[in-house]
Amino acid sequence: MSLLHAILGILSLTEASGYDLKTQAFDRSVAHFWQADQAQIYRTLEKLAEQGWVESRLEIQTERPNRKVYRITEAGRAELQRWLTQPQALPIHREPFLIQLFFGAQLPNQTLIELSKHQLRLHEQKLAEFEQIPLPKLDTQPDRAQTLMRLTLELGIASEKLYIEWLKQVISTLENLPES
Amino acid sequence: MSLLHAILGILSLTEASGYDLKTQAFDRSVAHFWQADQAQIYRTLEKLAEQGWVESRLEIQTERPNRKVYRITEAGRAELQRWLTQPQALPIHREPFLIQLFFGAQLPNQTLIELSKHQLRLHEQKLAEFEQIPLPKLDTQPDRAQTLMRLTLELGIASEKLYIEWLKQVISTLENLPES
DNA sequence: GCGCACCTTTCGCGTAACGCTTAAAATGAA
DNA sequence: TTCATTTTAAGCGTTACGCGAAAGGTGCGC
Repeated sequence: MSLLHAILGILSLTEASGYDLKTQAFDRSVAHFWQADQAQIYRTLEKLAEQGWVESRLEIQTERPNRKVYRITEAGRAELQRWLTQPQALPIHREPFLIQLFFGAQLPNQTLIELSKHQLRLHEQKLAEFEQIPLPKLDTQPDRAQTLMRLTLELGIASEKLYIEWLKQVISTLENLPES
Repeated sequence: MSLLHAILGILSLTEASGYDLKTQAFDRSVAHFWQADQAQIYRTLEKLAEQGWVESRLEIQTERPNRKVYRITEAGRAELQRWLTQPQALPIHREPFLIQLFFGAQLPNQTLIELSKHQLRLHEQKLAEFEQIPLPKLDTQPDRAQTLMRLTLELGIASEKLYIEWLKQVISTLENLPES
């Protein structure tokens, strides 16, 4: 249940509504290592509240729907602390596109090239998104938290770049490959 | 339902039992892009049989339990062909360890270093497994199918190497980082 | 001779965690 | 006028998975 702890992590830095979490965090600053559905975020917030790890207060708005703003509790901080120190297993890694390539010998080169170019577009898009995530500046004395965040983003960007280079190589290999 | 098509892909190359699929394929040759649970493989084989995409025959063995050997059907080949040409979306990417690092500012450096070293061990282990997967030789005129398989493996190996280098950099950064 | 690992399939348990869609109600922008 | 935005809720489904144990025989290590 890592989403739960990702949310706890965000709420340990700032209070936020479900909407904030979705639009500011999961669609932006942590998108390079975790994505979450809107409905799932609200459901998880409920669970967190049940556990007493977060509290909410209703913020009345006149010109917008009211917001439920969540804040982490002491118990929540303790739980986050506990989870943060648990060694994590490797995530499972499943790539449909690699299945296609691996078993793609029966397809014409042209089809494989098109599929690869499609993936290339998607990854270039993702890289562009990652590069828009604001990086903490390195010129001043860097804050410890910002250094850690920067490191995770650097991995995301480097991974996308590697994938893109690999895809380009796949495409050029396919272009020079005699059919069957 | 990509597992289904991964199995179809394997059976398009050779017939196999559920046990074969687990031990030869999913624990070995395709492990770098797809992992599957044993029970899940058997369940998926049933589903494939229901669809008429594979057939099985019982192979009687005297010294071992009998094996059910599956073979792909013509309908199965058609389905595989169809699926192989569908553009795939990017897989979702979720990394618990990156959550820990991203929100790890409240942990002592030493804890973060230990967590990172744990990940490093796991990734080195995975890399070692990948490097044991037999690569088709490049010296002779390479077969088209083997070229494609080799490409997927090269991505897996390169990704692991990148991750390992990044982890080493994380560790050295942490070692030189003043505590909060 | 004992225990253990291997071989192969089947079944039963659980279930977390997710994705999609629709609804609501008010505002402000095009 | 129409559309997008803001914010939460709830209902639908459900897949795909993970874990564990059973069965029975063989053959290896010590």
